[in-house]
Amino acid sequence: MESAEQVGAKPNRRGMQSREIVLAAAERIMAEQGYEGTTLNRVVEESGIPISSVYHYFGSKDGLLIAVMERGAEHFLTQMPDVDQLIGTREEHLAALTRVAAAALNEYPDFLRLVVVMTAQPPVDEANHAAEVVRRVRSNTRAQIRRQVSVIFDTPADGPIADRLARFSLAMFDGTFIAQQSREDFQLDYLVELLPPALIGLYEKLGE
Amino acid sequence: MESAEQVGAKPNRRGMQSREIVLAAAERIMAEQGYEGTTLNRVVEESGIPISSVYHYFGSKDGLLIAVMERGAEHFLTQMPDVDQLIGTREEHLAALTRVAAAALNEYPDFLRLVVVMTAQPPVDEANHAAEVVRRVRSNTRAQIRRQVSVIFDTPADGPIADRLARFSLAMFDGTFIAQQSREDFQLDYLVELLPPALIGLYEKLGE
DNA sequence: CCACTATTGGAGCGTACACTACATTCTTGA
DNA sequence: TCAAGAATGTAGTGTACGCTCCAATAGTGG
Repeated sequence: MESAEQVGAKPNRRGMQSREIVLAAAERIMAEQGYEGTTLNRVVEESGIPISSVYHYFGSKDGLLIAVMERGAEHFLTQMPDVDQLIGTREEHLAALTRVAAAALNEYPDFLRLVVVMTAQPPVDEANHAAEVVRRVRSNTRAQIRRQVSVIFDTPADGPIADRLARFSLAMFDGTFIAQQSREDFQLDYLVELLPPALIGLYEKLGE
Repeated sequence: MESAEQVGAKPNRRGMQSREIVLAAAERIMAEQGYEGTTLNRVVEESGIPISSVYHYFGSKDGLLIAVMERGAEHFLTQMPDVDQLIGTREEHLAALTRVAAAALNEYPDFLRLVVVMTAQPPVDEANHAAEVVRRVRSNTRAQIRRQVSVIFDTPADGPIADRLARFSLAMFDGTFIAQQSREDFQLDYLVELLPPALIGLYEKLGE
């Protein structure tokens, strides 16, 4: 597919707008239907941008997915909270952190749902760059959670306790998205309410 | 599509075998690739059963999905543990329960992964019976978890505490499947290790 | 304003998909 | 053993998909 972004291409104003519109539509549809379930026809319908432009910008459906992932990853990763000392009690700090994370999730729900959906069901095509981006996002997120955990619980970031608490937290985030997607009215509120006490309880038991 | 199972059809021995082979293959493929990502061609390849037989039995791709879901639901739901009194300490009981559940998951991993995948990404086609089966399985599972929680923590099964603990547990199961699918080596072992203490910690905080 | 090119419109291509029709073979109950 | 009908083999069909080509148009820098 020898990707879109050819060197000499300087998008003009209309182009930039169209690109964004397509990316937003694709992100939403892919988060709902997954990669295989997303058709370019639907992207064209919902974005109102012609198919020739989609190929002009992204070169292929795979290229579109990659662009969606990269844009989302950039937006999301650069705004994840990263505090380096304990603020208030553990519970307070955890609650604040979870609230901040939940707010971030509310800001980019489509991208994060897409990450979960893509993780649950990677595209059939083997050699794809998008799966790599997914892995990167998840791996970065887990590392960041480990760091936060290490600050809050005063335990080495690369130790087994931080590792377990981070994996546990990430699994809870994933599970919450699944529950949201299935309209079981398990909202992010539950996450904010339940994750901090669970982590503290878990830490106390693990410490023994 | 006026489903497969036409009235006068009494499958013979070979037919029964073929049906099972197709169902097993379809379950596996759909759990990996999702509904949209699954092609009947692949099902035929992996099962070795001709396409005409697949249509003979199931009538359509949708019918095949429904059959997969119903078979899995029957197998799984009838063997979920259902204990009605506390055995040992809370932690012991919880650990035993989680171990039993994990064993069940190991016995039917494809079906349960399929439930998660189908929940994360329902098929595009609206009026489908399969989504209903998915909801039923999840709803039953949650109710069963609520019952177990009510026994262990001596709290009303329809109360807010049992509800929260059940939702939390289900989210953890979902998250664990996602992590497994993504080969992040978050295995079921982690679930067995982490879920019981987390629930106990959570209960203690919620009780306040 | 002009020249250049990014962007769009439109028409189409090959393919893989779900699905069908139907003749042939296999299985089974009597 | 021999029909009846379940199961399979084969050869398709229509369609929606991802994708291409290229001429027409709109936007921008000089």
